[in-house]
Amino acid sequence: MSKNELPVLQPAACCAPMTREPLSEADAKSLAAGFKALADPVRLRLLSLIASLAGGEACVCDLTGPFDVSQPTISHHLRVLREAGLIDCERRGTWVYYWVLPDALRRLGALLDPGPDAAVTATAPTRIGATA
Amino acid sequence: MSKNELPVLQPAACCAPMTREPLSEADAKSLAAGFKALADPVRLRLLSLIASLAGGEACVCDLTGPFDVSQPTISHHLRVLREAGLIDCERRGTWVYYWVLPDALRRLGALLDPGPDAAVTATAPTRIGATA
DNA sequence: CCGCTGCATCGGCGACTGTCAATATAGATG
DNA sequence: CATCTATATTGACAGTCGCCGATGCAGCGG
Repeated sequence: MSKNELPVLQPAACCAPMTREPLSEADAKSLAAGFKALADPVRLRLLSLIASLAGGEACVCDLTGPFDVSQPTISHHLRVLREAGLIDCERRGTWVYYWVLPDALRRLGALLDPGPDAAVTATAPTRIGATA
Repeated sequence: MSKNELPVLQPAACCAPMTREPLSEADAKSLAAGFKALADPVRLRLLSLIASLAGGEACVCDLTGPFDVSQPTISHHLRVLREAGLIDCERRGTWVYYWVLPDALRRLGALLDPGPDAAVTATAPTRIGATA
């Protein structure tokens, strides 16, 4: 969070599973930013906690409890998730509520789909035994 | 690659979309390691390049060309992907071939599935207009 | 108007990451 | 064995990340 301030809300990068055709350099950069936001245990738990709460939203005060980190750190992680376009928030009086943006999750998840060709490249292409 | 040497090949962490119930601390840690391996443009392109080649595998010599980084850097990224359980490799004579492990990709992708409840928590829970 | 509470921002610190040049290793070939 | 090619490892450096304490700011209640 020192130089990479730009909102990572790029268009969409792409949609087809990346196992179909090589990613462009630009798409890879945009998508990597999305995965980077997911690449932290606290953020992952925050995301799942917000999504699984009734109503699909959570007050920050509900999110600081379950974690061993300080409130500024939670606020920081929420900011990262928000700048990655994975969540959004709104102030309601004293409290601020966060919710997940499912489309962003879906977009990243769809990219990881290896397709129905599970048997072809299952473990090893044409190899005989196991490897390293 | 200085202290985090342990192979991130944890069991499986979990399977259900993380939007259903809060992730445990251990699951979040394991899964974050997986996403961390995806959180780099070069690794993302490597992965998609390997997967999209005929036969689903690629020689390292096929992978160093399309990138602006040095050969040791490619080798480093391949190692990260391999230690994250996303790819595997085998030496065949002079060359080393890599291929994607689709189950690992599927596991991470399935986690991001926000479920069929696309309408319920589509954009905002019960809000009126847009926000920040 | 004043203090209180909920949340965000700032500044700094230690740890980790991506990168390269240099070097090491493995297999092929002469 | 000498040597060449393909790939991995090492060591170093700059940049980034996650974390905290301190501080700022916005609503609410007296």
